Amino acid sequence: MAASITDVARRAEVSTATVSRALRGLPNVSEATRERVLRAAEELQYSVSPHASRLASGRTGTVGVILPFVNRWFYSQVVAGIDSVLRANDLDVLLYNLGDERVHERFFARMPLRRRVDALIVLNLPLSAAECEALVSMDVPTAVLGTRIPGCWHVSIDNAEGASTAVRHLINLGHRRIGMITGALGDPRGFTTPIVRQHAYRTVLAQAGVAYDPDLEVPGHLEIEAAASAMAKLLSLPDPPTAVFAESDQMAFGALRTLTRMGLRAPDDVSVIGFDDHEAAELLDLTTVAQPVAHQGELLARQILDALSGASEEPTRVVVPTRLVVRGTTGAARVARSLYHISSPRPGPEPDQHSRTTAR
Amino acid sequence: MAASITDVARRAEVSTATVSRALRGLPNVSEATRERVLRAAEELQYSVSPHASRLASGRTGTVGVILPFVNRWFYSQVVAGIDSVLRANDLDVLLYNLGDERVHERFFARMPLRRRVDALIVLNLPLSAAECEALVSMDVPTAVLGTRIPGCWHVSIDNAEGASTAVRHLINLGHRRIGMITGALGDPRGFTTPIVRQHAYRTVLAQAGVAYDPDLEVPGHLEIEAAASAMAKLLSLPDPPTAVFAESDQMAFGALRTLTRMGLRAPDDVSVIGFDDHEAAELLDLTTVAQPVAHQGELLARQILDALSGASEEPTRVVVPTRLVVRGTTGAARVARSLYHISSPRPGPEPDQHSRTTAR
DNA sequence: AAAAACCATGTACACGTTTACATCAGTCCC
DNA sequence: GGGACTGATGTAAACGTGTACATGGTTTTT
Repeated sequence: MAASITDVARRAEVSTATVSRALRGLPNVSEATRERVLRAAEELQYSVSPHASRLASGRTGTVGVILPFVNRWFYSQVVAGIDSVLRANDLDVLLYNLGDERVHERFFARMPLRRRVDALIVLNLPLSAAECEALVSMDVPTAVLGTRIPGCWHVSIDNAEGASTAVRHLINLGHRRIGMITGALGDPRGFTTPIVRQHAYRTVLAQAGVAYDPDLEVPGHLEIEAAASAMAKLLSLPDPPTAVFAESDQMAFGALRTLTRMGLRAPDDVSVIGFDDHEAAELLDLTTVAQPVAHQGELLARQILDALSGASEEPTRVVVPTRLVVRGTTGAARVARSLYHISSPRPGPEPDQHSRTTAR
Repeated sequence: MAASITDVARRAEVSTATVSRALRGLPNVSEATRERVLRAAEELQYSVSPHASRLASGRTGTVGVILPFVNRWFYSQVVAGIDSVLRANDLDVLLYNLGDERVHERFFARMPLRRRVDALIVLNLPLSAAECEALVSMDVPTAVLGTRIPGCWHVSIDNAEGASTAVRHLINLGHRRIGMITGALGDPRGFTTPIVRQHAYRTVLAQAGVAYDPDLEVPGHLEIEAAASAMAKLLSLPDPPTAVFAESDQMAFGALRTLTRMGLRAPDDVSVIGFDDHEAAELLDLTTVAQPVAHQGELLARQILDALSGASEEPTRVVVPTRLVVRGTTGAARVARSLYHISSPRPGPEPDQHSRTTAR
């Protein structure tokens, strides 16, 4: 039905080899014939069969992306970034959503990407050692976001720096009693991000001369509900925090909801800071540490392009900066007071007078 | 390097044809040889080359999805739904993000999906007549979300019903002065959704005996900023509305932000209702008309499976129901009053006493 | 018991490209 | 002016699978 390369060759009165060369812009084709071929292809509405092309050339023109979620904000942003640059270079993106445990296992059992992709991008997926090895054994250039795999290209943010910034922001506002809602620390597969952020939190507090209090660290499991409970727990302490650092905006949203439901407000009663700059953060006026999400996707894709073109032999590692975005949920600390015994008059600046500008 | 079908055939001491049949579970293979083949394949870590397979069989095992955004909540949800059911049936999903005007044009100029996919899913993409024809000319089963293309499978929500429900909800709460923030009505390519929703709004108002006031309809262009301005415009009317129906949650968020910035609150000063049940709607406690987003993706995928398997010859059309989710941004209307001259005492129930249960 | 039907298996070609190699006509250089 | 080179083009062999058809053996039918 559809025109094939032989049809074009016949019409242009050349061989299929010449058609192939002409269409792909290879050298050693005279301008005259190239034009003739192009016209013939146009007239026949010809387009190459990718399968035949890939079978013959051995290149798949496809890069696989494996990730734990497609429908969460963070991942969809990253994928959009990857997609835009790969698409511009005529590469297809094949998404593998390994969020479901069974799908994950099946993926590594069957390795459906073997011989199917020219390169691989792994987004923030906790992998066992065996699984890493399985990926490496595919022997294609691989770029990894977040976690780290030896021999692979790498993009990440400086989590320690970002978390430190968040906590320092609270310290600088005068807070000393600072809680943290942590991520999934216990994941056996070893997400390192929560650990790094927690470590930064402890370090900054120590530097500020604040004594460590384990009660102020509550797990939020990266989810809104769990974070809401965590916040409730913090607020029910004998000596509740005046500020809370949630390890992700998602969790900060949960914390804010608890606050609202308890009739409290940020930052009047408790300051809250998140991490990510989720799209909803602006809506909720959440102070947060922003990371350039789509940009990280673009960087990963660029690394893949470099690897594929052979431009750069050795895998590189890129660390992108985070930036503090001050909005309305953090404010100067009041002098020590219980949540339940409002001290008056209130010292310190009114929260509304606090800077709400966005640091760029 | 990787094992091919001939290697497996050699090891199992059969022909490649038998290997092919055994591996795909076709009939006319004895149990003994099938097992032998399976074992050989296992031992050699064999996996079929999809390109060769597709070239030979003519089936691509791929369905193309074209959409205007990958990174917006709505679309990423739908894609997740599509992905889950197609993946389970060993079909690949090839995403084409046509949001950018240039990408869109290039897509229809080059038609890169021709001979590349077994089926097509079109998500809510406004298309010119010529573009529709181009898609239809690909001659593959096509499922469309939202808009409608003759001869294609179809999934949508009942926009008229959903919008009517939203407006009736406000009417039932006693509101009579009801504004609407509309979507991109002027798009030349003809998104029909905004028109339908606007029509429903007018109809319900008319049924309730409320006179039509063009000032109360303000375009929000499906964006948060535009919607925020629209809300500002509504509130600056000589006789501002006591309730506002925003055609999407996104726009409702913009409206709420304006409210907050003006020091007003929902529903105390103005009731706000949205449409979609965006994931952030719960966070902001926004009353809205929910549509099952991921579910629509699953339905589209199922239609494609039906079409591909030949189970159902004629394209079907599925309309999925919406449901009202009452949260905290809508409340009973007060008696007529200006925003700037608070009437007291306040009649009607206090907003906090209003039902905040979620209708299921 | 012969004919027919059936089943397991093999043979061989098609699918539509890419590409190594061959060919051939010019061009260059001393 | 003849070899050496260059550039345009053609030839033909992969690439790895699916599948129509052929083959030969076994079972069923009459």
